[in-house]
Amino acid sequence: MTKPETKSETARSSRAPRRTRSAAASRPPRRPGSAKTETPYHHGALREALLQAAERVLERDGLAGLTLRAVAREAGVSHAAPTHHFGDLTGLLSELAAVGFRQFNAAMAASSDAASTPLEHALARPKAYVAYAQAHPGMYGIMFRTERLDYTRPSLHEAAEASFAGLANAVGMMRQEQISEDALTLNQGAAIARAWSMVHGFTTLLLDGRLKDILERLPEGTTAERLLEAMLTAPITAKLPSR
Amino acid sequence: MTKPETKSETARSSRAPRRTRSAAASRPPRRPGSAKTETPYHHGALREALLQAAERVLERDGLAGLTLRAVAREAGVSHAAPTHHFGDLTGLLSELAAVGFRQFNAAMAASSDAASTPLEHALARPKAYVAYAQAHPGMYGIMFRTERLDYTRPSLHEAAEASFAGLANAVGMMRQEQISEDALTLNQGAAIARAWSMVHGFTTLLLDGRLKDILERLPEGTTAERLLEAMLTAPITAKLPSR
DNA sequence: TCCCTTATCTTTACATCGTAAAGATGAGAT
DNA sequence: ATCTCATCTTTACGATGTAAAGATAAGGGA
Repeated sequence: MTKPETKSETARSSRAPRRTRSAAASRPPRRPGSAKTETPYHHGALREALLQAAERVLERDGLAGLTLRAVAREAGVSHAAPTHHFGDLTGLLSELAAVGFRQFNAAMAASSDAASTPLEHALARPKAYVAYAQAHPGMYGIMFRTERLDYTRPSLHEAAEASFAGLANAVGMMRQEQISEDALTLNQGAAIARAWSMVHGFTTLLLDGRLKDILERLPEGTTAERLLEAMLTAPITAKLPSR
Repeated sequence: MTKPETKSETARSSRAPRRTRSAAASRPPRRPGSAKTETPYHHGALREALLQAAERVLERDGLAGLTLRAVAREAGVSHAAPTHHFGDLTGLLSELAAVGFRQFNAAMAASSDAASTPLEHALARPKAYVAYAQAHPGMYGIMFRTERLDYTRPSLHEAAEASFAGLANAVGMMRQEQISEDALTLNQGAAIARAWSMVHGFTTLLLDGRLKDILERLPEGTTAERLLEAMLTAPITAKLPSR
């Protein structure tokens, strides 16, 4: 736990000769691949470096540890540097969520492409959905649990929109009908809402440990993935009276 | 925005004569129903008062405004008073979540009791689930969105357990079979997981505004409740190949 | 009745956080 | 060569959670 901030923020009002940035060389090197060991005043690609740092912090310390200052520390810059690139914490979280959505969409697309049989194809995206969330719970938390997201940011809006489009598309394929961009029948909307609600609900419950009760009572060795499959494929016994 | 704290925390190290608590009578009266206008040093029922204050703060200022200090202010006590009753923020949130779960369970039970036709009965609990979340989004957030919950606390554990039991029971009724306490078949587990995931997922997506896209594309005037009904009752077109 | 123990509440203190504002630095245009 | 402006650092402030110590009252035993 290195925290050189506290002292430098409180003490030293004695106007010490301004150190030329390279004097603080006790930090980890910032760009390992770079040839320059001298850390320049201008980083050059701070924005991306901060996003990567944020991802590291998130995976290491979880959602609670993901603060503006922690990210700045991880990137080796002053605690106020992120503000310039992201405005505020909401900005950083939103851009990070956009990164997550892109990873997320890519994972689902890849999984869908790799499917061969119809059953595999039907389960590919849901499985990839849950798998991504389990592999990157922090990211998933930022994308779906955080309140501080600004969807007016183009990058986030686009990435989230793509995610939704992929879902609607998959549902349309399953129903063997074209899903229009601007109008939906009630049944179409219900199908999309059902697919999304089911997978999203399953994922959040799973990540929150709320499915443990069920999994423990299931036949020995039943995994979450197996339960997901069953949930998506098992026949619905008590059919509701349709109206 | 009244904040008498900042000053009293920083200044006055001059050891002023300790005022006898009634000198700080510029605050709102604490127990409106009580006959004593003199605010006593010992509150008497601070724990419950704090929980009610927390609920008020939550409804007024949302999840972000629900802090230990804000709750203490709302209750008219010092900012450290809650610590004694709840240990830390997690403790307060957990107890408040327990209150929420009890309200939640009661609402679903009442709705279920009021149903007459089979269709109504099948939709009663899901509708009550979503309705509670819409009426108390803050509470729902604490119960299902917060990471800081301590399920080892008996009150929370019990209330959450009761919620789950009610769900499992309802699913069992729907399937017209007894659901055992300690063992489940895969299909039973799948049915429970499906019901819970669907309703929970729908609710979180709805509260997060993520269903707006769908609702807007639906026939004019389709409400979220109608979409929920359709999601739960509409026939599933493309049946997955069962294994 | 008096004292003592203990639970309850307040004060004080501290590290951390988000954010604003002003200063320092250097890259690129003129 | 100078100017301009984006980038990054310093400094500062209010707010928060939490710990620790002090003040206050309630209740029980002598």
